[in-house]
Parts: sequence; structure tokens; C-alpha cells
Amino acid sequence: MSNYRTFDTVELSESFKALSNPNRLQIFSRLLSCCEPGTACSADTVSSFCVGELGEDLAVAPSTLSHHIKELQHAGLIKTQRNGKNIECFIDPNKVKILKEFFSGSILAKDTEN
Amino acid sequence: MSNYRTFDTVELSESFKALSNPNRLQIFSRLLSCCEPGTACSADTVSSFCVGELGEDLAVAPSTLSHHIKELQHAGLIKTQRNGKNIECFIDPNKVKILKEFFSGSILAKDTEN
DNA sequence: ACTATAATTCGAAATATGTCGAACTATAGA
DNA sequence: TCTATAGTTCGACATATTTCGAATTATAGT
Repeated sequence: MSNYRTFDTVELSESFKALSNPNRLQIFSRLLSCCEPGTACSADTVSSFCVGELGEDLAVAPSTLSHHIKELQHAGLIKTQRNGKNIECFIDPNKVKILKEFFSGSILAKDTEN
Repeated sequence: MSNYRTFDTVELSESFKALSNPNRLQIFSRLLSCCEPGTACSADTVSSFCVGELGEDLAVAPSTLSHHIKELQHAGLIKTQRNGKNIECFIDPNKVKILKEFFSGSILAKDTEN
């Protein structure tokens, strides 16, 4: 038990909630695709897309797109940074690592209630 | 591009939706914990808990628990099987594998719209 | 200063989700 | 057959989510 890493159930469920909308998943997946095939993103291989580019193939209003980007950000899945008129978006590789580890069974739920 | 595996965005987002509720995540995580540390579940290592056991540390009504189990099932994350008075629940290792691969960047979104 | 482009904020509306209790079904055992 | 245990179905209700359009802010270029 003691050599497992633990995670906060609520925090992790919020990550999954952010990916539970098809439009947001598509955004995230596009950002994730910057990585080498078969490997997780590492801090020095991540690239970025600006908000407008991420909305290109999505058929949602700009206000909706903006809302989704913010949700992904609040969940800690992506980071943003202004670059002139654009806001650049990129994956947080550490968060991705945690999510991958969850499905590998190498971390366990930390019970936050009672 | 062609040596990537692809996934259906809507189907994958439904898996994440199933895990987006803290109670459901806890249920899933308990079932996932049957695996060897550091490895994914394989078909011959999965064990099971019955519905009642999964609700033990959850503080929800039986009807709510039943609802959550069904959601996990519909998303393809778990399977169930009656055993006397009990319904045994267990992880689908193949689904878990797909989710892990998604975060590894080794599969890409298959665009289902347009 | 004015204009165009990029993105956000706000308020509203439709729809989906989480939860419960009451009533019900299925099974095992006396 | 009667009873207890395990789980499900149904209907209701409160809350959350998704989405939009209109108005607004930020920046770069003229």
C-alpha cells in the first residue's frame, strides 16, 4: 500500500470532466498530438496552437471556444500564454503523466471524505 | 500519420464522462486496484467486487449506486455478471489499455464530423 | 486616433446530470 | 411458501453544463 502514489479523487475527476465534452477532447487531443509517436509529451517537445487554430475544425462560436479553453485550463490540463494578438495554448506534460499513471494502476485513490 | 491508431472522439469522451463524477471514479478506481502495481490489468489478473461492496465507502443511496454502475457499464469501462444474489463487477482491461494509450499520444482523434 | 483581428465576458435558454425515496424484481435459505 | 438480502426501475427535483449572440477588451498596424 505504501509504495503506491496517491491522487485526490475530486481533482482527478475534474480532469476527466474537462475531457468529457467531445469538443474539448478534440482541442486537447490536437495539443497532445504535438508529441512523438508512442511517447508522452516531455517539457521540451510540447508545441502550441493559438485559440483560433484550435477552433478551426470545431463548429462552435468563439465564445464557446473560449469557454472550453478556460475549462481545460482550470482542470490543469493546458497552459496559456499571450503572444501578440494570439493566446498560445499548450499541454501540461506533468498532468498528462499523472493521467497515464492512473490507468497504469500505479497510483491509488486517496479517500478525501470521512 | 498512417501508423497511428485512431479513436472515435465521441466514444472516448463518453469514457471520460463516466469518470468525471467523483463517486463513479472511486468505484472505477477500486476495481482498477486489483491489478499488479505498475502494470495495466490483464484479462487473467482482474478480480471483482459486487455492487454492494463498491458502495460501502460511498454515502449514496442504493438507487444512485446502481445508476452509477450502469453508467460505467454503458461507457464500456466495466462488465458485470450475476453470481447468486450478487452482481459482480470487473474492469474491462482492453478499455483501460485504450485510455492509457490515449495519454501516451500513441493514438489520434478520428474526426467524425464533416 | 482609427480599424481590424483575436479573444473574453456576460446573460439567457435548452438540455443533461446527480441524487433521492418508493415501489419493484431476483435469488437463497428456512 | 414466506422472508430477508441484493439490486433495479421509475418519477421527481435541484443543480450543472453547453451553447449562443451581443457587447467588451487587448493588441498590432495604418
